[in-house]
Amino acid sequence: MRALWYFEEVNLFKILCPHKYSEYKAGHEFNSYKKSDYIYFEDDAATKLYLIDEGKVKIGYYTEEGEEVIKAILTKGELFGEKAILGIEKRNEFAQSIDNQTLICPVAKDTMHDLMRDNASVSFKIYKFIGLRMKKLERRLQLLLFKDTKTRLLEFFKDLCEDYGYECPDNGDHVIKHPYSQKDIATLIGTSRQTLNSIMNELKQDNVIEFNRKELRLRKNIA
Amino acid sequence: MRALWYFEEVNLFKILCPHKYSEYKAGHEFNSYKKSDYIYFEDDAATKLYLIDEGKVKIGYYTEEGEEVIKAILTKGELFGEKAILGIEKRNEFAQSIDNQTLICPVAKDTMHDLMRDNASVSFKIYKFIGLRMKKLERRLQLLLFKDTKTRLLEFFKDLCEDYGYECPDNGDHVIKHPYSQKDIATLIGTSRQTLNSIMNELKQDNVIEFNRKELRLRKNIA
DNA sequence: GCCTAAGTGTCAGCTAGCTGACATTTTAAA
DNA sequence: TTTAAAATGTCAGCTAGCTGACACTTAGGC
Repeated sequence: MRALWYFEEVNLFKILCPHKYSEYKAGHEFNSYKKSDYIYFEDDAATKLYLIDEGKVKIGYYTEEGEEVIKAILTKGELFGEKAILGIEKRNEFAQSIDNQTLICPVAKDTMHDLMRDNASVSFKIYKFIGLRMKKLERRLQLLLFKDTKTRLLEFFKDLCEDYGYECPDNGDHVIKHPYSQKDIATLIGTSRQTLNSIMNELKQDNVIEFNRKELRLRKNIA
Repeated sequence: MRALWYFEEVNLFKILCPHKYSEYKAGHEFNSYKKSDYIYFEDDAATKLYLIDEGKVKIGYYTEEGEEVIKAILTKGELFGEKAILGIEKRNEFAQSIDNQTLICPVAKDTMHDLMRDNASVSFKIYKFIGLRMKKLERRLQLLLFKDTKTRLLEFFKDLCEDYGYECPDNGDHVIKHPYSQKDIATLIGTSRQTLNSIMNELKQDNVIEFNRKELRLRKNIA
């Protein structure tokens, strides 16, 4: 998916950050967050969207039982809070910095609407971004409806690979340095931590993947 | 959800159909479909979105095994194929008329983009519509991830109620005349037909719902 | 009006994946 | 450096929900 953007020589951040547009530049600032700082909370008013210039941001929410559920971890160049431009007034998730040096460029939804109206290229990019989000959501839903845990996990790894992966020059493995714990992955693909762990070790056994706490490798033939 | 539109005295169809806009009116026509006619197929180019003026439309796709999977059944006033405006070029589902007198107003995605640029109210409505779609998708995903089949079914019924329900004047039950078979519902909520059937009969037993092939009733206290 | 296909109801196995319980390893805060 | 908390690994039950099989009912095309 991301490959598409590169193909079109587009980077969301470059295109969208209002610093690029002189008329919006004045008074526009980057925000800086330390580890564990919240960018917004559940139920906050959704007035802005955000671009990550540096660092990592965790998106998630809490269940009725107070348990944290992770929705995604985003990094440099990625955009979040975009539902603000879709007329959704309240956050139903929180956004939290998980790096000590997170730099974020906020864009008011009205500014964004103006940008989109005035600039067909911007609006096209945003449409496309939202279309992609939707497509991914639908795909996840279908996996959950029809595929077993192992398949879902493999699909998740392929997605991770597109976002974080690079090819190991030595042997063609795909190396993925990602920020997700096994618990995170388990909730993302809809299984228990224990089941996830045993499947991962089974896949390691079968030489399909290799992993430790820092990185994940998909063996050459796969993905 | 739908209540929101009414509250704002907005009807998607009224707002969006290009017949309302003189400059787009010329040459614009309604299409008529008989039962089982396809409006579009999987893999067709996605160049238009559609508004239903009359009749019912089934949205779905086929699995690798050739089995039909239903995504939704839409009726008068509802919009589909909207992913065309989000820069998605190919349909990944089909749309098929299931009434003998289905009338549909097609809108080219470029026309829609023009409309949206020229008219803030239209673009706002479309944004909101897409935001709602996304919210619903996310909610479905969460139900699937964390709730058991019975809960998912009850939630599905509540949604149905918002779309098709009206209050029975006699006893306050919510009466829902919907077009879904048990098989459809089962795949929509991610369970087997058999399990669904037994849960429905259990709920009937417990006097939570009442149903036959034509309609569904949610007893007063519920939903 | 008949007949076939689709929809509905029910049951007896079976199994993927959950739960709880515990050990070990790693991380990061004090 | 110490130590508590988080992350990972493993296992033995257990159960929600799946599968296949079959009977019955209804709808709609001919």
